[in-house]
Amino acid sequence: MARRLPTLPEPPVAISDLDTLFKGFADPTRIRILNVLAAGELCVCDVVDVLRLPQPTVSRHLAYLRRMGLVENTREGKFAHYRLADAENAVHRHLIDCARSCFVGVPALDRERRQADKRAVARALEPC
Amino acid sequence: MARRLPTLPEPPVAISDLDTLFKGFADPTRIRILNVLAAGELCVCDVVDVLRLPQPTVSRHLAYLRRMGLVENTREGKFAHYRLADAENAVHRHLIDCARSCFVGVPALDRERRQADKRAVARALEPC
DNA sequence: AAGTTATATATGGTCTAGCGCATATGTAAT
DNA sequence: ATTACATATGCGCTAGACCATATATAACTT
Repeated sequence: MARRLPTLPEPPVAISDLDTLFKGFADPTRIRILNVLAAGELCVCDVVDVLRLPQPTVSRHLAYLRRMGLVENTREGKFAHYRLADAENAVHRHLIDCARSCFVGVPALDRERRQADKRAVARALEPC
Repeated sequence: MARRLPTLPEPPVAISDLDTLFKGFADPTRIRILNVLAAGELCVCDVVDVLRLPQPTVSRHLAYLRRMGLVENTREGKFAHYRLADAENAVHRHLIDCARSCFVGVPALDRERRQADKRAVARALEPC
């Protein structure tokens, strides 16, 4: 039986994986959503408040990102908490890191990320 | 008159810039095209040969990438030579670097990039 | 040299994916 | 039960992906 190498437990990456990941980032709204989720777990309403976007728009894009495997969610009562998904392969991890560093320095994103951070720590202290 | 700082001659980056860049990568065919162009300048027919794709498909996507500012082209006789565009800001440069490192390790892309490299050096030695 | 063939690249036409809006569903509090 | 709040889903519309076709440029032929 094949023993797993402890340093390389990951499957090979296909072009479709890359495509899926980049598609996730290929929309200004999704970029903003991923950016605020980089600050920490948030519910849909928090994202709506921070980004000042219509709720259906946010919900749609979050569902899209979930299908793409870029975010995960947990339902808790009437709140759906969304967070960035754990990277499943090297490219996913790499791209998430890249995105983070790409986002930093964009004034609008920096501002929104700071607001999101406040929300995230508020959630951690006093869950809704 | 405002003097330019020699270390920061670049304009600030907006979300739309990020969006544009990621859209460029948001298609499997464009990923493959950008990957082979990373090897060096190529004409459309080379890309077609290496990627085994219909010529109109390649032409369309190259035009798209040109509109997005990700590639540049030079017309020389009946040949149109395409190459990766020079990065115009930090994010562009960062994302190009990221893409390069993301592409490395994907077997299909590695293979195609090697083939493209042969073509590119052939072009350099004996221009068509 | 003009016409003809061949080669390289670009452009219409159709059809699907996905974006935004209005609306619907689900869940808890009063 | 009803109201209020949080989230998700149907619906029209535009961007873009693929196919067949068209244009442009060069080589060839007589």
